[in-house]
Amino acid sequence: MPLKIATWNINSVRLRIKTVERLIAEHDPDVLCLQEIKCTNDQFPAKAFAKYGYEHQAVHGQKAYHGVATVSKRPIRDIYRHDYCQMGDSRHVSVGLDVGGMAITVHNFYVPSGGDEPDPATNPKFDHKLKFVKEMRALRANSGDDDAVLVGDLNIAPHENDVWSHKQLLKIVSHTPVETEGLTRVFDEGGWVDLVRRHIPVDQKVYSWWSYRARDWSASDRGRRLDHVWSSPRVADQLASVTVLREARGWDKPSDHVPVIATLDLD
DNA sequence: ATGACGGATCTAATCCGA
Repeated sequence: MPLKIATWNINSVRLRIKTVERLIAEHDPDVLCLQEIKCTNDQFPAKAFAKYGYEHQAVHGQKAYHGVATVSKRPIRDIYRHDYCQMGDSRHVSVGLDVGGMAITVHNFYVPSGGDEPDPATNPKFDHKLKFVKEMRALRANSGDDDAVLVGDLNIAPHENDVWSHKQLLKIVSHTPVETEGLTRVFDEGGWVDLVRRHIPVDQKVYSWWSYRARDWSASDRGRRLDHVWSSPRVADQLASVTVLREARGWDKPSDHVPVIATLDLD
């Protein structure tokens, strides 16, 4: 049995529950990690997910903004929430799963967007983003015998071909050198493998987000790869396939992000 | 100008996204 893990910034889970049901019907992930659920824990559509077999749920929401949730068909051993930057907002939840003889922690992140101006001295949102990413350096892909998977909307497009124009985005928040270097430190120091880039070579353009503001998102195709799936090397060795579901950006009432799905041959 | 839309909220105009 493979393990299929999907990450998706859903931009309001209540507004888009039908859209989530379409993903489930067509792709049937075992573990679904959502960001920007934009609701409190009480408002989360727990019964709708349970109906489709996601009986195991780790919801960390807040009113109106942010919020993450991981729902799973497999039992969740334990749940942790880390309050990055001690801001009291809901941007991380992790779950422990036991799959194919491996103990796997799945981290689900919603990294701050960072506002408009890429200057931490004048823009507190950008300062928050840099501090958040710095704090993520403590994460490890492996600790003892345990492995980890890290997914989410990291709000940073690290490589040149993760954006439509490397040159034109170097001063745009999400692709500035201070951000991409910061995320690269998290990646290198944690011992992670980028599953999407293991599957799709770095010389190929790949995006997971397209602005709502474009007249025709597909024709202009000015996207960015903000949503990521990383894992420990041992988990990465079992990677069977990766899907960046571009077509979901064209569904009715879409999120501005699309699902990123990794399938692992773990047992 | 890359491009002005889309979500939530004390339903109107404002904050936020990136």
